[in-house]
Amino acid sequence: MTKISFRTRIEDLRRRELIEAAHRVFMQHGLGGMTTKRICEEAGMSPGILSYYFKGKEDVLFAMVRLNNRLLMEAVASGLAQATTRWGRLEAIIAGNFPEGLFEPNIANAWLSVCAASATNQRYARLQRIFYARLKSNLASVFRDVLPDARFKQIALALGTMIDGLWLRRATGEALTPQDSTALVLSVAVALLTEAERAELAA
Amino acid sequence: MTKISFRTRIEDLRRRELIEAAHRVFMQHGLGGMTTKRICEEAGMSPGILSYYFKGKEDVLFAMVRLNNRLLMEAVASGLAQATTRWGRLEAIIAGNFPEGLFEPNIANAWLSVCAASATNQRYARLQRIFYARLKSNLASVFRDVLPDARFKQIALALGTMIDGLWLRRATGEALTPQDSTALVLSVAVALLTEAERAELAA
DNA sequence: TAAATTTTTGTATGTGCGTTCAGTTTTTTG
DNA sequence: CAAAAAACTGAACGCACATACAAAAATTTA
Repeated sequence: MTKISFRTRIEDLRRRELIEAAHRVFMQHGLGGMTTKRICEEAGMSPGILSYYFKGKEDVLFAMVRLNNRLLMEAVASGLAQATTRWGRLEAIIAGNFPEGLFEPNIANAWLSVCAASATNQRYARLQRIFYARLKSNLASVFRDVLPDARFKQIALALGTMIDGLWLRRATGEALTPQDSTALVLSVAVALLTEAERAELAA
Repeated sequence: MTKISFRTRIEDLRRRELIEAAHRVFMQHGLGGMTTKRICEEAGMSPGILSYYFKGKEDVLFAMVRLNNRLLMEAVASGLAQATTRWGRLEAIIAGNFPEGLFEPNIANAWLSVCAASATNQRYARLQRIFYARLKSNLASVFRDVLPDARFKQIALALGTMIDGLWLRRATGEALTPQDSTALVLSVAVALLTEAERAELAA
């Protein structure tokens, strides 16, 4: 009993340390510059430890991406919980996609690399799909019963695309704040909707 | 005389063949899967040839990216030349950013990889900057003297971001045609402008 | 055609990587 | 406190890669 709980605690700790080290190495050296040696060094451990706690390098990478995705999704979920009107939920979804402290060049770049790698990596592609499905379903919860299907599709695509584009721009170092970005996406949402639709969403 | 001109012709030919081979390998195996051996094999040459015509692998990659960028820029330029009104120029710029036959998942993915690599590769970053500067300057030529500076900045950012976002989505395999994408960006442009502004642009 | 030059080949070399594993240290157990 | 188990080490291995290079083939020159 004690044995298992301790073992689990250490294991989880080390795994998390390695994931976070991997994340830091990734930020500094890019996807190509991530070596097991560097990751372990960054974590203050010996090179062999990685195989002890993970199946291999690919495993650490995947865990890292999954963790990041979870953080982003949670940011949206916590914002959504507090909103009362449909429009409030829309604001929460958009703002949640530009979390303070996470909407930074290196993190954006990490996400970009994963997008690119999705083309040749099934596991990444799956994470990606889950992420987009969640965004779309969140947006659907805002516009359901207010917009006809075709229009919803157009607006959801426009907003989702905008969010992606802003992250991409952020990855190149463009000086965008979470506030700027949220405001820009919202302004597009406002522009694309009729006054009547906006009123209905605000109710 | 004959000697030099022949030599140059062969040299340019081989370089181009290698660049195109590199491009095909890139499409199929991603940035990480590009090896000199594969490139040369794809070009139907022996592995050593690469060092003969290029400084190294990095050199081929850079040439490849530069060529792609040039193709995209030329697509825009040729469209721009035919437009007569400001609005026509706007349409040309946007449509030119989704060229038929180039707006495809593998090409989009290539571009994405380069974006990601720009973070740790100075030369890529420079190409990127040139590309964005060109887009911005093209958009400026449309809105100059019609919109105040702050508004131009907002709209240019919105449209540029949208274009980037659509390419990113295309990279993930989303079923977007050049026509869909152009229409979506234009619809956002229409929505963001006032009726008076649109009239002035159409003149 | 013979010499000279350019072009191409395929192997060799060195480097850096992920992973393994026998052994060592640390922690837990009884 | 010993015995056992877990956590960890770091050197060693094999592999894939970029690049270099000497030799060969093809082409041009005179």
